[in-house]
Amino acid sequence: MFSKACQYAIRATVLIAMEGRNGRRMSLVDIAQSTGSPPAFTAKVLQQLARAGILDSTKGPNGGFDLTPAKARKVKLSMVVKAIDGDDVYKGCGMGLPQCNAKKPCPLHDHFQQVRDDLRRMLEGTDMHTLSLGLDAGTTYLKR
Amino acid sequence: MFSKACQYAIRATVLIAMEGRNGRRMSLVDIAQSTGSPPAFTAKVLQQLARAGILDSTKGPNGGFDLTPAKARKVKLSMVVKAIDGDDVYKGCGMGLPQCNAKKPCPLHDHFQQVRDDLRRMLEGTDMHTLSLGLDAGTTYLKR
DNA sequence: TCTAATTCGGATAAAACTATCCTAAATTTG
DNA sequence: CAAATTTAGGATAGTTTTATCCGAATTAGA
Ligand code: FES
Ligand code: FES
Repeated sequence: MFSKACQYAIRATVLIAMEGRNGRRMSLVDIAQSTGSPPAFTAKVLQQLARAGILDSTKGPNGGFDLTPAKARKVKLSMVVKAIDGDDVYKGCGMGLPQCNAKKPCPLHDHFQQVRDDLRRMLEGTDMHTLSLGLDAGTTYLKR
Repeated sequence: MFSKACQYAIRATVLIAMEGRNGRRMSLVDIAQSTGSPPAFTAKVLQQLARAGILDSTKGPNGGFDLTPAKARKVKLSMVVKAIDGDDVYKGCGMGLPQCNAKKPCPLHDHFQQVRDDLRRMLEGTDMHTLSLGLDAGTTYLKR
């Protein structure tokens, strides 16, 4: 469904949002540690998110990545997915035709569109702040 | 969502199912032509499907790939997807944790599970015969 | 039986994705 | 100002996916 890069991006952003609720910033190594993702590769992913304006980064001692609760409420899952994988997964044709087009639909169109639009609504309606709530409550986990 | 190989597989299988309704077989080059997919690569994909028992192949003159209407009704989309991409897309964790596990869920679990299960139900409930019906009716298309 | 058509399988190559490493730049702290 | 910390960015590898090519095997038909 999502690429590894995108899954790392989601895990990291949710974690940073949780830490942001305590007014803290997180360093790359802590993020990689807590999400069980490869540090160097995760660095690239976080840089993409920072460039996309999805999270803020600070260099130097006590630097790292952060996301204020106010901003975390505005950052939807769809924005993270789009920044890393593009929006094809929740907007494209399921059978790979150049564009989904109801006027000239693929055989799967009617069946697929429903599921895909549910996915799109879910991604566009879910924000990072919400996803981060279960983490320190101990009801959800970022790695196993 | 699905890999290119899997999209080619779906397009090809639907087409073969349509031709099967007329009791005909289709050759690789005709399939590649009608679905707009690269012939050599499509060959590999079709071989996988044949090995998986999803469609039948015949060598020699007038050979090709075929799928009887009776069998096309039994071949679900999920079988094609699983044969090419595996079942992770409709069974795995959205954030990439090793397994989706409701006892130790990722932050996305509740949101994602619904969409993913809708996808699974759609894939498991849609058969190739049904998908092929619109093709010769001219209401659906395999390429643009 | 010979030939042509066609899939099968292996080898190979190109592109994309995943991953690592190293140096530069920025920032805090002493 | 110097040193330490931390992200940024470029270079480079390894792996997987996508794609092509070619010869072998099989089969229909002349
Ligand atoms: S045309 Fe294929 S999903 Fe709409
Ligand atoms: S644990 Fe992640 S989707 Fe179920």
